[in-house]
Formats: sequence, C-alpha cells, structure tokens
Amino acid sequence: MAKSPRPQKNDQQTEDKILQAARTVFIRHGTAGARMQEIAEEAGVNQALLHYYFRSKERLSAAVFQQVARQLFPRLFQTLGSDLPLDEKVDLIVNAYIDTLSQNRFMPAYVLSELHHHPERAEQMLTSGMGGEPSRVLAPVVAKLKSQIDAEVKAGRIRPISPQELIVNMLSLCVFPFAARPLFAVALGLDEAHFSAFIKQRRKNLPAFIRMALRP
Amino acid sequence: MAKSPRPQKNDQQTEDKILQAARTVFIRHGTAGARMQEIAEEAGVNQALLHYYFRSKERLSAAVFQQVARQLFPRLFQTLGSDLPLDEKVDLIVNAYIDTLSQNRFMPAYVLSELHHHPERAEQMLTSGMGGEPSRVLAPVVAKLKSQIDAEVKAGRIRPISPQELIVNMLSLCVFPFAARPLFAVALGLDEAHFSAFIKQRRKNLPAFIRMALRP
DNA sequence: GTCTATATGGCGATAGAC
DNA sequence: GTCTATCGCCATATAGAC
Repeated sequence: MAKSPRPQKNDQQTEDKILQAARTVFIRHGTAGARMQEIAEEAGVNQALLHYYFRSKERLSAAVFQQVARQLFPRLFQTLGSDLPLDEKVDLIVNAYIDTLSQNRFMPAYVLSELHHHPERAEQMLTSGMGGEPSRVLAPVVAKLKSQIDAEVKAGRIRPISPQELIVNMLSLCVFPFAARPLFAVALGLDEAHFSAFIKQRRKNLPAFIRMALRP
Repeated sequence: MAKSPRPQKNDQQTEDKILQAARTVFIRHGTAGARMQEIAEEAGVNQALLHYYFRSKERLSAAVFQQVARQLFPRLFQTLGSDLPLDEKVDLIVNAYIDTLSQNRFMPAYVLSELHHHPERAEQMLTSGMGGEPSRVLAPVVAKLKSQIDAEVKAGRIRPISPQELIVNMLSLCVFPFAARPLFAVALGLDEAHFSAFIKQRRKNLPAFIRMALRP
C-alpha cells in the first residue's frame, strides 16, 4: 500500500493547507482582524472545512501561534544554553534571527501583538516543545550563560553584565527593526530594496556592535 | 462670561472623555478587537455619542493613534536634531523613552501593531505635528547627527557608525523590552514588581551600554 | 448634546446533501 | 472529507425623542 489508498483522501494535506493559509491571513491582519472567509479563500477550500478541522477561529488561531512560536524560540534556547563560546553564540543568534525574520517580515509584529492580547500564550509557548514550567526551561540557559560571562570577566575579556540584560539587548537589536519596519521604512526613506540592504548591512554590523559594547 | 454659559454644555470636555476612553480600550484590545460599546462604558456615555463626535470607529481610531504618536515622536526628533552633545542626547532619549513607556506599558505593542496593519499611518504620523514630507522632517535630523558623529570620530572619541544605525539601535534597546514585555516577564520569571526593578536598572545601564559600544 | 430604540450587515458557526 | 445553504448573534451605525 502506498499512501493509505482510500479511507481518507486528503486529511493531513488539507489540514496543512488550511493551517498555512491561516498563518498568512492571521499574520497579515492580526487575529481579531482576520476573517475565516479570507482564510478559506487563501486555502482554496470552503469555510465549513475550516470548522471541520479546527472547530473554531479561536482554536485555529492558537494552532497558528504555536506553529510560529516553535519556529522562533526552541533554536534560540538551544543555542544560548549550548557549550559554544560566548561570542560565537552572539554571531549564531544574530544571523539566525535576521535570516528567519528577513523571510518572515511580519512575524515579529504578529507575535508581539498576540502576546499583548493573550499573555497566557507566552507561557504555553515556552513550555510546549520543551518540557515543564517556563522558569524551569529558562533557568539552566541563564545559568549557563552566567557562568560563561563570569569566566570571560575573570579572564578580563569582557566587562560584567547580567545574562538577562545580554539576552534582552541581543533580541532587542535583532527583532525590533523588523517589528518597527513600517516606521523605519518611512522615517529613513527606505523602500523595499533599501530596507533589504539596510538589513544586510546590519547582519554584518550587529555582532560587532554587541562585542564592542561588551569590551572591558 | 465665564466658560460659555449655555450654547454647548460639554462639547470639548465630552469629546476628550471619549477620546481618552477610546485610547484605553484601543490600546487594551487593539483596534480590530476593540468594541465601541466598551469605549462608551469606559467613557460613561452612550454609544451613540461616540458617533456624534467621531462619526465612525475608523475615524475614532485614527484620532487615538495620532494622539499617541504625538506623544512619542516629536520630542525624539527635537532632541536628536538639537545642538546638545552626542552622549547627552543618548542619555536624554533613553530616559525620556523609559519614563514615558513605564507609565504606558502597552503603547509600544499598540503602535507597532497599528503601523503593521495601517502602514499609511506611519507617514501621517511623521508629517502631522511638523510640516512637510516625512523625509524632509528626518533629513536634517540625520544630517545633524551625522556631523556630530563625524566630529567625534575625528577627535578619536568614538568609532564610526551611521546615524541611521545609531538611531535604530537606541530605539530598539529602549522600546523592545516594553513591546515584548509579556514574553520577557514569563521567560525571565518577572512579576509586576520585578519587571519594574528590571526597567529601573535598565535606565541606569542602557546609556553606558550604548556609550561602551561606541568607543573607538 | 445626550439618550433609547432600532436598522443593517457581516461574521462565526452549524445542518445536511453529496 | 467537502460542499451549499442558512441560522443567529453581535457590532457598527442611524433615527428620532428629549
């Protein structure tokens, strides 16, 4: 038997198609602003099918958010908690985020907006995909980072900084330009192409900027 | 005559009350998620009155956005374009933004979300309150900043950096922690009080972080 | 200027044929 | 599993009394 011949013709395939369409539309209009009808059209199916697979708009939006979150965060924690040298971590994270966000420009604004209106999802996000409570997930990462920072400080290679502050600063510098893209685009007079160039430049400069800030 | 005795009892006062209520509700739920009914209750008036003063939800939301934008940006450009020394500008801007956003925690997520869904408002925002096209408003600010950076570089006090990059980095570091507050709160295990403490610490550290990054 | 009552449309969701 | 047709609600917006 190749591919379960008859009992269900599509199922998974259709579900994926809907989830992808929902992702596009939710990110474009925000959860509250999105319309089930538009998602159906985007997926090339009927609106009733959305409810057949996901029961309600609420559940569909939760599925989309989870998918997006899984794309953004597990890698980050994995990298931060790894045994790589500190400055290598910075390079990796900057590059990974700028890559991902370059291809998904509207994700940051969507995620931030979702977290603002559904703060409980921050928790789900950090727990799902990894086990246990959010603090349990992050604590070892922070601890690892702290020991690395302490070692570098002792060796006189960087100045003291709390791991929390370092994480927040790195993410701020990586994510915010995408989240505020419409603002910067207009303010700095950047069209599509110029913004891409600006980001390309930024991928080069940002690790240096952070490394410079950490010098003793 | 004290206060125009009869012809219009409230008018401006009522309009302000509605605008304030709308601001609260729009920021809380986002424009699409907000309900005119809730705004009316928050303002302590009837729903019909909202339409009497603002005609439509669309117009009301535009008024709210403009009010919020005027609170955030003119000061920024004024400070950036002024004759103050570079590092003093950094201090001023960091402190001003952290102060404002501490008292209006949800503004960043609201503004970013609005700009995402109504990019045309970025333009209105930068033009209204000051004259002319957006690029005309920002060009002199960038030019001024550039000349200051050049002078500091020549004097050997900082390393080269484009004015755009400096602006983006400063704003990222100031604004993003508030925009992503629900995320950081959960991830770093910060409740209300701890987050305030974190921000207070940040106000002290951020100017130093930026100054350090700029050293030659 | 402010209220109550109501019109109108749109949206999420379901029923039921195929 | 997928479609068409439709229900019922809720939100914006207006009419009209006071």
